Amino acid sequence: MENTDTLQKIHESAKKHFLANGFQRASLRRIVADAGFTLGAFYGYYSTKEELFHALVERTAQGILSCLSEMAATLNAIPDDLKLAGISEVFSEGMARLVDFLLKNKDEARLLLECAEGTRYENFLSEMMEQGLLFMAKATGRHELPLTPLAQKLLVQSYFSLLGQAVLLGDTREEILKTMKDIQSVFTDGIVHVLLEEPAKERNSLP
Amino acid sequence: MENTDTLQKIHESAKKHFLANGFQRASLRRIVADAGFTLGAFYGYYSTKEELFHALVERTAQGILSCLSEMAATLNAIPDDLKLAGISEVFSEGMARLVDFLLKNKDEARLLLECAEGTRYENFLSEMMEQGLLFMAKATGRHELPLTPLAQKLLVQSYFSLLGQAVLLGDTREEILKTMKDIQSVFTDGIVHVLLEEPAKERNSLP
Amino acid sequence: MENTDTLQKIHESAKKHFLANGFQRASLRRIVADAGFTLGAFYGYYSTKEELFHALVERTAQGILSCLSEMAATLNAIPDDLKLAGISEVFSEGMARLVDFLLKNKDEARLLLECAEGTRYENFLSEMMEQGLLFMAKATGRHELPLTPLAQKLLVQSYFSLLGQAVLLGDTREEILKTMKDIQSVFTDGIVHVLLEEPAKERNSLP
Amino acid sequence: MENTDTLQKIHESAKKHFLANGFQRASLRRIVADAGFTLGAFYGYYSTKEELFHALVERTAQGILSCLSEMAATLNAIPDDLKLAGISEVFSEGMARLVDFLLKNKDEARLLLECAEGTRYENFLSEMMEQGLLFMAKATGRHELPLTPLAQKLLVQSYFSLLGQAVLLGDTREEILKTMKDIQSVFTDGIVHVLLEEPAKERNSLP
DNA sequence: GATGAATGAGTCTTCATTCAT
DNA sequence: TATGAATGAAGACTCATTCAT
Repeated sequence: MENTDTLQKIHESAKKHFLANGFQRASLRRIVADAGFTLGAFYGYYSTKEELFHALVERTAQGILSCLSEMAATLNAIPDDLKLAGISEVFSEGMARLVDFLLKNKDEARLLLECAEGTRYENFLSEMMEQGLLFMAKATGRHELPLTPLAQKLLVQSYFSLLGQAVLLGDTREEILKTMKDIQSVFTDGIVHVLLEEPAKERNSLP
Repeated sequence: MENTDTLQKIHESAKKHFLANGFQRASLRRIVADAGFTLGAFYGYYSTKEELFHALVERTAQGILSCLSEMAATLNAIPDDLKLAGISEVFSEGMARLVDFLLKNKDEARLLLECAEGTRYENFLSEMMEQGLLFMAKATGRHELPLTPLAQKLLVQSYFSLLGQAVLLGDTREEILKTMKDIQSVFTDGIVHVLLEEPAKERNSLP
Repeated sequence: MENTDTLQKIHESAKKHFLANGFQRASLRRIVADAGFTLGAFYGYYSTKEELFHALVERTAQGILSCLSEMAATLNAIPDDLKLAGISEVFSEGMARLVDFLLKNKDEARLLLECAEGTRYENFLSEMMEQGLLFMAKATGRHELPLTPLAQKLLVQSYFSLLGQAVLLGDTREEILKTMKDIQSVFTDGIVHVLLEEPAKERNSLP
Repeated sequence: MENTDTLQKIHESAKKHFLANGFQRASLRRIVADAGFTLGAFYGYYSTKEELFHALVERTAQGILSCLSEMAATLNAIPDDLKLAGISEVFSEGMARLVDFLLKNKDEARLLLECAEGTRYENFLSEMMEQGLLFMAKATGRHELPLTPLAQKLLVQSYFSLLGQAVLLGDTREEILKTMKDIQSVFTDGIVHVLLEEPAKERNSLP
């Protein structure tokens, strides 16, 4: 088995430095020295600074993505005629799970969302959002919203981004969940209202 | 008269590099070489890399800020009892002006919002949002929203952020303005709805 | 154990360059290249050009200072009424020790006295002289010399400076010690003579 | 005639900067800008930074040297048997003239003695001293002093150096002259005393 | 006589990475 | 597994100097 101790210390130090300065500004030498080792030791485990970041963040990134695709799969399993009715529940549950997951991996989430410039994860948030977009697209099917496509895209992105922010900025789990609910209400009600106000068109679609 | 030619070439090159790599990652030497000059030439015009960024972005930053403070001033001039009614109009007009301004300075806006890490403009977006928060606070007066403080903060931030995104991502002026309107509708209607429903206390639907 | 070899080579090269050109004019790149290494290698040992100078000179500077303060302490231990009588001996002995020390660290002494501009040791000589002045002041107590304050200051400075020069320029230990004695004789006898003649007030002869 | 105005302004500025930072550390660009011009203007008059320093200091350097050689010439004109008697007067008068000259050109003297590193005048003081040494050698002829040759050299150097310091540090002409006299007394009396104490040897020689 | 644009070699310093041990 | 020495390219910035105008 690998020398867990060394790796763990390096990981901790790396987390600290990456969170404080971002991937690029963080000096590998300092990370490793802070952990009580030398650069040579580091290169026994990883062959690149980015690989270290990857290792730190991989599981969490996977977790997030699989959470999303699980939601998509669940939704897919619902017959088309029940989809519109089920989406709400699927979404609520999925989001709750995601929030819990992010809360359990707050540091890594922050790394992923705020400190990854210069990394292959640079655009992780956008990619997440794209997943979210696809999910929404599938959910609403061909129902057209009386919203600009750009507006739709932005709103969904925004929704997901807000989710991330809530988790990152909230202090207690309760505050975060309540905040999420509030945000969800505003978005849902807002969109519903827009739908209703839209004079002649279809009014049964949802974001 | 200043040597417009050289400066212009350097500016263009700088814009390109800053947009592509952000302020920090962009190499001054490469910027200047790309413009067809040597570093020495550059230092005849600016005495710092940051000064160059500043020059590129100054006017636009000023424009944005004065647009916002103008909105605030206009709103202040409205008597208290009409405020809630007027805010929508003031806001719509102000935003339209802001969008137009941003559209005319798209590159600079992007520099400001996405490429300024390592610069005094690093937190320009957050500062803008804070202005927006204050504006909202004044507008709504002492009306308390049935939303988590964090939710309120995030929603306002999100709103401003969406504005920026819309401008940055939209292709035509029309698309952007329509998108902005859509977004605004969703937000205001959503918030209004939440306000009205508050007594009844049932707000769990879908996003 | 530290890599004595590399450090030694760098030190030698640095000594050579600093002695030849002074701290500021000496190019770190050239120093290190001359030692057969690259700049990166250097920064493994020191983190600053000045730190290198410091390392070269530290021990010698300490030695000189402690030599002087030892003299002061010895003198302080003498009862007041014997002070004037004892100073000469204390001084002679102390100076002999100092000369020996400087002789053993000739290069470093020269670095300290002639090549330190731009360094924290820039004013080392003046500080030494100030120590010397204090020493003299204590030694002569309240005996007032019939000399301009400026003259007193300059003479003491000169005395110390001569000491340094003698060590730096002299070839053999014997020559230096004899030279020092000569100089000391001239100074003390000169000052004593001035003291004695003072009443008569005629002191215009030749240098 | 040359444009006196421009040159004068540049000279003043240069004096200021050289005095403050020394020749090397002073930036030519800043000197010229401070004078209200650009580098191009400067290179109309001089073709090198050092040439500027030279121009600033030339006359004063010449003056000092000719003052010394005048002293030597005067002494040479005295028949050998009167030399020993005359030297005192020649020296006193010469020194007085030199002091006056230095006082009138204090800034330039300081440039010469303290700010010339990196210039052909780098060793001006030593060269002056060497002149002084030759003068003294001629004066004393083959009379041997009971002093180490090094001691002799250093004492003479020291004497000249003290002269320079006195002029540079003294505030009023009177203070300086009195200080010079004091120093001269100490040196003369000191040397005389050494001569007398020297048991069997010739005692008529002088430094 | 003076400008201002431009150069090119130079400064110290930082970094991720390699490699023999 | 870990060290420590070393590299080489890159970073921003400075400077004396040149030259066309």
